[in-house]
Amino acid sequence: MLPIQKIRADKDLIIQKIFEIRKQDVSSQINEVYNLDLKKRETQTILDELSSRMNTLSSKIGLLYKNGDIEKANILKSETSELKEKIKDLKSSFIDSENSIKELLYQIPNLPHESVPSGKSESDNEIVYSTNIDEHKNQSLLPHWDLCNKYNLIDFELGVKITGAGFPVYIGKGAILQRALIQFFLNEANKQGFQELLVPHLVNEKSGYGTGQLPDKEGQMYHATNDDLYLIPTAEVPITNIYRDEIIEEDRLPIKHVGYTPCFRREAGSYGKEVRGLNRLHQFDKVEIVQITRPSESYQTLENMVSYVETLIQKLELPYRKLKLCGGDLGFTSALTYDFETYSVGQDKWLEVSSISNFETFQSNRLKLRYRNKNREINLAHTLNGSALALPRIMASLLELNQDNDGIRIPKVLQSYTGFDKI
RNA sequence: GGAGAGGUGGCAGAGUGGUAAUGCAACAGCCUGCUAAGCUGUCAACGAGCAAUCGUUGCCAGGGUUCGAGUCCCUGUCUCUCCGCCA
Repeated sequence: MLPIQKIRADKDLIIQKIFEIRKQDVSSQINEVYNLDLKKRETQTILDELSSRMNTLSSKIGLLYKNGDIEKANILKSETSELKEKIKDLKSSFIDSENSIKELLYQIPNLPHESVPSGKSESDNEIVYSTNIDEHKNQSLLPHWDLCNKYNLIDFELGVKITGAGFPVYIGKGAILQRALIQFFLNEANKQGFQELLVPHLVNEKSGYGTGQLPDKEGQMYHATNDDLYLIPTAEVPITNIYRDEIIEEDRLPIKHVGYTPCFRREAGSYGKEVRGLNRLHQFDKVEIVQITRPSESYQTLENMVSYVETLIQKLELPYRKLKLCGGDLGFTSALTYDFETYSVGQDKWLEVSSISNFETFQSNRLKLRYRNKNREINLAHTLNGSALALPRIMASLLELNQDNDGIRIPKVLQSYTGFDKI
């Protein structure tokens, strides 16, 4: 949610930037917010004045009663009724404006960082780096679902029996490899000073709103309606919401957390090749890193997080590329996002395995996540997060890349975690 | 699941209809050989103003009664204690 002060100050610039970079026209929403805000402030000025008069009258009446001057008190009382009526009307109009503003603000995406390339779709994303994959072309290697079948690592059919499509069962060495990856990712993050958290996998409605999943992506989360709780689509939700409604002393910044959780996504509307094997699941494992920083440092922090994720992929020896997302592909809440994709040699395609974003104050404004500096001033903090990493597509790339005639080689860094070097 | 008690500032905790006590912590200033102590001040959101400042709102949430609600009434919600069940 964009801070209203920003819209007040730079309304036209925001409209122009969002149009240029995201190719989205938000002029009507922003202008409406702007006008509603004017009206709201006008209302408040009058409302405050009348309330003030009401308060004065009330305390006078109190004093008169105390002194036993009931007649005078009754005269004053009769004056209050009209005032009361007016206050009631103004208050409801004030609340209406406030609600309309909020509703509109929920529909306006974040202002992209100036370095975001303009563009409509993923084809306009900027490729910052790419491994040369020529050597992997035309090798006629098996896709991971065949490998999973061949070596009995992951059973997709069994998941269908128990739950439904998109809920695979990991078996034997498949399960161990999965666990090894999680452990590896957590340990690496710990070494970088990210404090580990193990958080709830269900969250309440407030948390959903806090990080922006609600109301924008209502249909994407599984909803346990009996208790009105949502299954988390990412660890970002519970971890970031820890700091909802908090004012943090500046010397605690930056705050760095890492957490492993399963992630649940309904993925309504997906079909076909996109969801084959591990490509897109309803339940998957992910290790997420989250940072809360001073506004002045958030972009440096983003670069650091990006290069950290890059080293993870390098340690796993996977071919990959690094993308800077264009405006049209940029998430609703993000100001700048980098994606990492690893190459799937069995499918001859790139698979997104990480997305690292700076949200600036877009989340913190909604969350009321602020910090207090040395001068006792209170300001919104910046929030960032990134996958480090999402498991299924890493697993897919890994299995396909390391296959040979008599099995699958385990990358060196993982061998101490798995206890075996070959499947 | 049953019964009871509760939700007040960063924390503790008083307040049963008339400006939200007090203690601790933290921060700033003053004072004092140093330290400690002491003294003074400091909550947040929104609005008005160039500013000093002023006003409004906020005692879990939403309604209601009243000139006036932390306090009374209704609904919801969460926490705690005991019992039951249970990994």
